[in-house]
Amino acid sequence: MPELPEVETIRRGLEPLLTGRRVTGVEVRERRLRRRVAPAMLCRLRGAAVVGIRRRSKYLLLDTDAGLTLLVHLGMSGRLWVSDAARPARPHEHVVFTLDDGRTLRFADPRRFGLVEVVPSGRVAAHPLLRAIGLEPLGDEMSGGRLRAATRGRRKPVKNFLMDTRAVAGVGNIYACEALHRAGIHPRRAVGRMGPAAWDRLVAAVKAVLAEAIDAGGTTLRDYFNAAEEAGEFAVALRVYDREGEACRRCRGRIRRVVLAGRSTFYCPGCQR
DNA sequence: AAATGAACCTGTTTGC
DNA sequence: TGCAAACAGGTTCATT
Repeated sequence: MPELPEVETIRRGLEPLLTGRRVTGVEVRERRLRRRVAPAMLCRLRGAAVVGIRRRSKYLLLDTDAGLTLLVHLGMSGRLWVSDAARPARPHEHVVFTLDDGRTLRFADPRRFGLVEVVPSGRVAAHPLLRAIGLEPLGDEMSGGRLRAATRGRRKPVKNFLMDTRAVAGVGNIYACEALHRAGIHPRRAVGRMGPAAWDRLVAAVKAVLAEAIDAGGTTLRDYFNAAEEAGEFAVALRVYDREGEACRRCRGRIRRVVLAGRSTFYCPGCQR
């Protein structure tokens, strides 16, 4: 489901709802997520107050004054939102935190590819799931020059490179396709064969599409909803993703779908070389 | 070393 | 209509 813009939208929505709130209860209904949930560890959050919420790649990090951080990943179908305690449970609502204001923070995930875990705050950066994550595309650390230097001599298709979280954080299938279309680069282009100008265009396109998607509150195709259970509006702005056979908005050619590394890949043969 | 495919899951859509 | 296959926003492991 969610890529960087969706996770960031949830983060921004949760921040005012959770900051300063104390956890009064923890309920684990399903332990079988991507990693087995340890209820005893989650229960250590009881009594802790949320002091801030960070995002790293597609992970949400909820820091508390107990020196513990709640790590949440939404996988493909996960949701994380705040609602009144009296609201009936959704299907697949696996973890529920009760708050001191009568509301609840709930995690639901039909496919169970997501995860919920408590980590000592000091060890978040060194956590096995976060340690090897690559450059954050928002902010200044990611540049065309840096990506080009990292890929010299490699033949990996550029789309697969963008989606490799060890290289670039937070870019998934939708935004990889969208950024490549904006940059006019074919998804199969070998990273080692891209010149400085192409890398600069690509980095600019990644940053732009992510920023615009965040402004629109993310892309809702089916499952994604923000912290207040509202849909995102970016689906109408997609230029290639899920538009096979439709007209390219730029050249009027037909959008094509191919499979790369097992994932549907949408591009315009006229605009992308 | 690097790239692909399979696996982990359930729900929805598509095609015969 | 009904059933089966294909497919879905992610990540990780095994296999070429």
